[in-house]
Amino acid sequence: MPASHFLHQLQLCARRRTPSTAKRLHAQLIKTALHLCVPLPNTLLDTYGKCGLVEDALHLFDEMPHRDHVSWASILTAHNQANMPHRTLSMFPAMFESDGLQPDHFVFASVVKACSSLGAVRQGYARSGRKSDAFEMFERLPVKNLFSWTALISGLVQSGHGVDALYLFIEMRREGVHIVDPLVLSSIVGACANLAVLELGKQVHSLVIRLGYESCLFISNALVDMYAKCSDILAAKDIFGRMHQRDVVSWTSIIVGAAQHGQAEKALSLYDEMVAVGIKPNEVTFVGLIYACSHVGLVSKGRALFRSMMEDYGISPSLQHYTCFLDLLSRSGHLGEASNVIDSMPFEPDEPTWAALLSACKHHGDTQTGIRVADHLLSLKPEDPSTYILLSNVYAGARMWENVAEVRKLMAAREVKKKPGYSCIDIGKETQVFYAGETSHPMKDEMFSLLKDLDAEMRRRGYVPDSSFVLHDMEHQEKERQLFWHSERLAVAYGLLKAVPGTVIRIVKNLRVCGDCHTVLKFISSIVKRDIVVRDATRYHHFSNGECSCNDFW
DNA sequence: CATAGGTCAT
Repeated sequence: MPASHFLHQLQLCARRRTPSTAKRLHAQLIKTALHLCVPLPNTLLDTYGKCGLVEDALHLFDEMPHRDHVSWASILTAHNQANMPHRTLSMFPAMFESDGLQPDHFVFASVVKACSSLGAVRQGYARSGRKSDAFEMFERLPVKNLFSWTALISGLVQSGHGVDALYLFIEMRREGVHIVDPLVLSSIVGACANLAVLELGKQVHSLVIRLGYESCLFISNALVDMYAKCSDILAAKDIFGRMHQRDVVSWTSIIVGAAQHGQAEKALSLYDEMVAVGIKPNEVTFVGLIYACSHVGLVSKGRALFRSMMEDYGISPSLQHYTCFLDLLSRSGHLGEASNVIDSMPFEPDEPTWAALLSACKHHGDTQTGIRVADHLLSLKPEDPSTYILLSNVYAGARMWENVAEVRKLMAAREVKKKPGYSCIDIGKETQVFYAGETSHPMKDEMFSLLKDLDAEMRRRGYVPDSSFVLHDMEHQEKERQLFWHSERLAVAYGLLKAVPGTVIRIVKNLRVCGDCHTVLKFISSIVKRDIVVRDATRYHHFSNGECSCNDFW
């Protein structure tokens, strides 16, 4: 039988994903002594990979006397497809160490994909003392094409380097790669979502329209998510409403968006609508739904959904589902039932699980349980400043000042530093960043006098500063002064001075909003009759008319 | 021979 016949059969087999045929062809090939003649082994490698027979592929690969770029690309891709990114990366250095080959644009795409599934695009995939990251490898590529750009940009977004991804996207356009495919665009929309940069997101949206990808399903899904994450839930609903076609991702995105913005009833009614039009919810949908319930204390509805997920849809709850469910129970004061769930669930509780319980203990004034949970958290994550702050808040809530001081000492002894807080606000196309305590801003005098006026009016309306959120050891007056300069207040003051009157003021903060600022923002929203939306490290706060969408529970 | 999208908790 001629080689071309085998080639054809193998390609057919790769398309049809029939592992047994792949093995049979391989056996026949060995008999004909053709099996090590290029390009047959490469095609066989590819076929094995596509049929999910990664071990057979590796065996063949090891036997091959001559391996070229194609062999390497095929074996690395086979490992990615078998969901073994670690093996992809540990094999890869042998490409130059043993075979003396430099990565080409095919190999690059596979390696970057492996890095991004591990969330480590910028950390160095290379072993044996080779200092390098995906950027350097990219620079050295003899050929860069759309695949290389897309792989790197998507990988950066997935590993949390959204800013790098955005710059790279701009560079890609400048380099003349104008054939932008929807894949890279969806990654870029995702980067805007993660960074919560609404203005840039809008620009990318207009690019999507210009390129004619508006009706592409997964781009629309990404846009819905982006607008929701950038705190513009109305725009998210608008896109969703105008979609011609909606899948489970579209519905889940808008349900989660509504839930995160405190619109639990809306989330639940969207779910009914979704089921009515025949879309089956998946495990992610239920996370969003239980989360929605926990925000408005719909305990029995949440329990029903948790049951329905298992009984009607055969989805067995993950640790995330349990954590969400626990959050629902403990927020609504069912701390005993929550403990039972922790004891009986088939998972070891992780940090988020304990954190959900801790937040509830704080809210319901169960200091004893709170301290136990916080100690547990501290042993799990001794390097995370937020745990110390939670513990300190538990003590402060119970007015146990000596213990507050002890936590502070412990932080100092372990050299755990509180991350500096900052808040961003977009005015037109310009983004302003404010750090806590910042006093060098050109408009600081106007901002200061506005904040002072607001402070006076707030106090007339009954505001009492709550300085228990200030961790440092200082005089009472000094503590109040600290609060006064928290970054979100600076950003709000700037927004009130500079933004178009009547528009929503949108702020993105890197840390959680402190309890005192939360109170202040509620007051400000009613005094100036403006809506303020703050996206903090964990959720959205929509302040309007003196109230917040989070129901004061966060 | 290759690149892709959504969720909770902190």
